[in-house]
Amino acid sequence: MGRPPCCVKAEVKKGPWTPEEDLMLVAYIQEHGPGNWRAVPTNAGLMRCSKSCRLRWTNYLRPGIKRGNFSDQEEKLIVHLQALLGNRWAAIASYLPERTDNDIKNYWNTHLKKKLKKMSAGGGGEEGAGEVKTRAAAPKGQWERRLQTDIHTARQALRDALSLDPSPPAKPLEWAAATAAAPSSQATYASSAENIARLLEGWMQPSGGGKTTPSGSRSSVSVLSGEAASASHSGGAAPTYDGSTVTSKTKDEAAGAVTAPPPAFSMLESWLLDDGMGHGEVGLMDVVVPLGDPSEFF
DNA sequence: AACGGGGCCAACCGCCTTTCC
DNA sequence: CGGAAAGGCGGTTGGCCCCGT
Repeated sequence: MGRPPCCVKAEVKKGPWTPEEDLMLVAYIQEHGPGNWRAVPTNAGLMRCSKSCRLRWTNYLRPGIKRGNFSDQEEKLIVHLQALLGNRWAAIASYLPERTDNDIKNYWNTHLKKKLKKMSAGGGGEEGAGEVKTRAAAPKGQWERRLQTDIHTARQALRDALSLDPSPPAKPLEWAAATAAAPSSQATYASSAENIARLLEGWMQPSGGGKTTPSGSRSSVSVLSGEAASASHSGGAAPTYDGSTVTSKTKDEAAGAVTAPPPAFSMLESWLLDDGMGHGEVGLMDVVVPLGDPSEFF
């Protein structure tokens, strides 16, 4: 309502970032690491608001960002995840560690939306194949929706990981591998699914071993060498540390959990897989049934 | 060669959630 | 426990660039 904008100061600069500003921001983050964005502008000597700094870092300067064309595989994965999760770009981005949610969102809006519309023009409805507006607009609390999709995501991923689905999505969600291999962990949502598994792990196995593959939950920030910032907006080589989406809350949990299934797995497994096998029965809390296999679009 | 239209992408805006005091 | 602040997310916009006419 009457909430003031985040940047009320008149002297806050807006618009495109200059290489100098980029340099200042990167230099600061290299030294202090991302986080505490409120302090970043003043400490880094930037006339930007904290949000702008965070956005610039996560969408552009953060090492490990892949830019340019999306591969066919990425495209299919996005379509699949969009059908599964709706317009939750951050969640989708967590499965594509090298892409930012902004990138994915842009790509969806500019390419995929049209593509799907085109493809569904023959036998499709108005709303376009991939749209899940109805679900997104469901009068449920965001928290609940999120939980539901997380649960579903966990199920889906588990199904994929176990290769029980005879017609797997474009690429098995790759997330197990991704989370295991890439310490990157833009894992806000991926880790949400992981957290579910982990919670259940703890629940079913109180004496449990805890973290399975800590694989550097917080890798070095110094991955971005000086020249990376200097104009070459191509990002680094390896996905490394996302300081923005991995908040203090999740970054320690980002690795593991799903990488190695808990021993007492069968119960969890059967529950998670229920939805995929059973079709139609109502789960823990009337989990939303995802749209059909998006591979049909291709 | 000039112009117009469309595409693309970086950045902003506003709302919601989470955390802190 | 409640309010304020900070962080995070999705939708939207503005401007640049490319391509077709």
